[in-house]
Amino acid sequence: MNNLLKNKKISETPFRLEVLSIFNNYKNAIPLSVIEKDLKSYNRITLYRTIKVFLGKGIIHEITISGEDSNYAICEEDCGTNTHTHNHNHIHFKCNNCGIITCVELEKYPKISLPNYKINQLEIQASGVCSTCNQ
Amino acid sequence: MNNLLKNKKISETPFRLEVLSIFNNYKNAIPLSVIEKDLKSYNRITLYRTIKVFLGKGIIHEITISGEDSNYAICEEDCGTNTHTHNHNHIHFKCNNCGIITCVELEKYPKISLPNYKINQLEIQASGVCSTCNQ
DNA sequence: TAATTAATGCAACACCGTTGTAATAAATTA
DNA sequence: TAATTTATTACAACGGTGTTGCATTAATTA
Ligand SMILES: [Mn+2]
Ligand SMILES: [Mn+2]
Ligand SMILES: [Zn+2]
Ligand SMILES: [Zn+2]
Repeated sequence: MNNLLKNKKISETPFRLEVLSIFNNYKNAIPLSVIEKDLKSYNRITLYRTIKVFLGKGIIHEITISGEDSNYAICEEDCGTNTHTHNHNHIHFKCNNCGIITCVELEKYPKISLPNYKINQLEIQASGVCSTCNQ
Repeated sequence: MNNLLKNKKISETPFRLEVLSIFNNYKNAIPLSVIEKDLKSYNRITLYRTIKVFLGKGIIHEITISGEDSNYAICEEDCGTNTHTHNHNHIHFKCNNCGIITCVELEKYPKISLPNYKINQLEIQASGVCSTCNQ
């Protein structure tokens, strides 16, 4: 989708378009440092604000793993507008070999039930060796 | 276990014992702010270093959830000495009502297999309404 | 194109976590 | 138990990260 920003009802600026195109250049999740490196020029405050807007509009989602910088990845379809409520049918996989974090789709997403608990959301993070490194 | 620190081969100091006892006063995970509040007196640098030592020795484990401060919880048995390699058979549950994060044991922990991936670890975070609030 | 509304970028700041180092306490050994 | 060794604590200082106020500039709307 090319007019994603317009669809999300936010202004289409060169900076935002460039950040979006960087996300689209990667198939995996990326930390801020990668975005900074790829931007022709950038202002870190604007970048922070851009990330916040993208998160708030459901354009990207955040992946937090203990001991890692936050990573960000494009939301596939309409994940909803809230940062923490995404319709993930995928897990987040951290490769211990190449370090890359990927969103991996699952055929069947696990279900869990806990007595007396009401479970609204299930986030799954896996780690090991990714398909690229595992050859 | 009372001589946990000795067993882990680290010096038994009043500060560390007090931090340990605070952990034992809660059945759920707690952020640094709770530890600080409960300590009779504290030095923030010493607290940071204590947390790092406890993590490294497998005395506690860290729970990171997007948008939340890091929480920490006692490791039940021997989870191993490494921070990120714990023998969890439990998930981390965040209650959207009371805000408390708990380690919840599962009868059967889900298994996931991905073609071409080697999965070493599976971390599961759930959110919803906890058993205390769900009454 | 003009008026309006929103994004950008600078300055300044608060907060978090880390490091070097001297003082102090705990553990070890005699 | 006392002396020695080893580890912890706490102060000072610092760097990194993320935020806010505000003036400038750009995008959208009419
Ligand atoms: Mn994802
Ligand atoms: Mn836990
Ligand atoms: Zn890999
Ligand atoms: Zn609750």
